[in-house]
Amino acid sequence: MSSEDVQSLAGFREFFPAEFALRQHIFAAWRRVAARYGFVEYDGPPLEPLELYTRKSGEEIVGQLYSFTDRGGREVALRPEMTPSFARMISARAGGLPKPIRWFSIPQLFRFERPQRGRLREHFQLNMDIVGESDPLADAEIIAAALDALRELGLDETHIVARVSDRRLVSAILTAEGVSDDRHLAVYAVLDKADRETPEWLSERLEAATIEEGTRARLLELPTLGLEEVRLRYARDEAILAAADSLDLVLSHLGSAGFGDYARFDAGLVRGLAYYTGTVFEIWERSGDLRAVCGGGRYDDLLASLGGVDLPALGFGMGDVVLAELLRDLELAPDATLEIDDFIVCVSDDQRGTALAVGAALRRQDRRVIYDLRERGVGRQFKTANQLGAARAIVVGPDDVARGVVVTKDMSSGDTGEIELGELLDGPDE
RNA sequence: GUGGGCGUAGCUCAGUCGGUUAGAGCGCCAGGUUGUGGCCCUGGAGGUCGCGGGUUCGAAUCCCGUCGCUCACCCCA
Repeated sequence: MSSEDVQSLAGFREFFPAEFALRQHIFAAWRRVAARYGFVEYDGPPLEPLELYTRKSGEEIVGQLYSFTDRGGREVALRPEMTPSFARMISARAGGLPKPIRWFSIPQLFRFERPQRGRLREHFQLNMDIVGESDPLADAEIIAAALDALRELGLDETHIVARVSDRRLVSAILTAEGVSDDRHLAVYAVLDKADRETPEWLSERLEAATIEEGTRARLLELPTLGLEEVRLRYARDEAILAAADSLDLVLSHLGSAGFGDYARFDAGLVRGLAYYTGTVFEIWERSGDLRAVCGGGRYDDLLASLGGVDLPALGFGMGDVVLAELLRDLELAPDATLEIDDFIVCVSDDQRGTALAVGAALRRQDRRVIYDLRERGVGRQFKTANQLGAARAIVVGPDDVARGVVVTKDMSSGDTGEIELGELLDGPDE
């Protein structure tokens, strides 16, 4: 059986050079931005004990675990998210690290689920987290970093928007509306669909959650309200005002940092993960054709609940699959071809030694150099140089070498010149 | 997990009332000769028509299954 008979697994990608170029383009942008915000990179094991996830992760994630029994009989799982590993690593070192801690990672994550557009069984996800700071300034910082990571790739406020909310605010509003705690999750689920479903459908769902008719109408208005309207409507509720103040600070800081047009309050935003305790946000493409590009929030209780240090924390995850599709759709994906600087034309094998020395010298100058790997006609070599898009051809022929030079030719203008061999081979710069 | 659409050369696709060695464009390779490319000309390689089974004298074309892709649902990273 040849290797071609065995297909790659469903939901797993093969990165041919064009795809790999886009992936590296994205990773490089992420790393540049992370560095600018003072984040240091870490990584954990791709394979973890199954119980790391079954113990504390949500039901949904457990149901999609890519798990199996290893040859030693141990139940293991490919990591579906980074947070548990991150929590363990942070807990091991947090005591000795200055706070706040700023760490980022680009793990490959896995889950066993039906692949579809923007969602595979494997993806890379930028994770950025801040640990040890509860001030709203940290919330603004992490959201700014997320937006910057996208802006670095050419996306601006016309392409993307961050929807920002706060679990405490929405929770306080529900309580003020007389919705008991045990029904909050059901209401969140409905609000989350506010922009995708009809009012009738939403109302029916609220009715099913035993919400009274008058309250239903008021709840369904929430996603359309601005922060000021919320403040006015619930002006006498201390808990709501306090949460609104906090959120206001986050948005205000974002504005000062230059992201005012990128972020807006949206009470309809309710992130799926249950461990968020405060600020939550998602970044969406404006058209809404694709899903969220990024999601995150504050999870002040998670580290302690995982048995680690008791420190406030917040962060986000940004996947590469949807992002890559978005960049391609907007024609922001880079040209995958490697730009060749010099193509060395070796007139005959008699000059081969000189040609190789010239190539080595140019490569020491960090130029991208290619030449034919067998003897071929000069015309053929120029054709190849042109085909490869080389910026310059360097002809190494008997007449030139006898004069102690090589001939250069700019491939786009056709202009020719000469370089002294002696200068090139033992130039002053090396 | 549920339902719909699709699956022919590296790429984009033609090719069905089932009928001789399955085509085009682009790309790739080699020539158009021995010191100069982009155009052009000529030639060539490359497909068990996703895979398996069935119907038929005969299937890329019809039927079933399967795998993959894709869209929607579900749900989320």
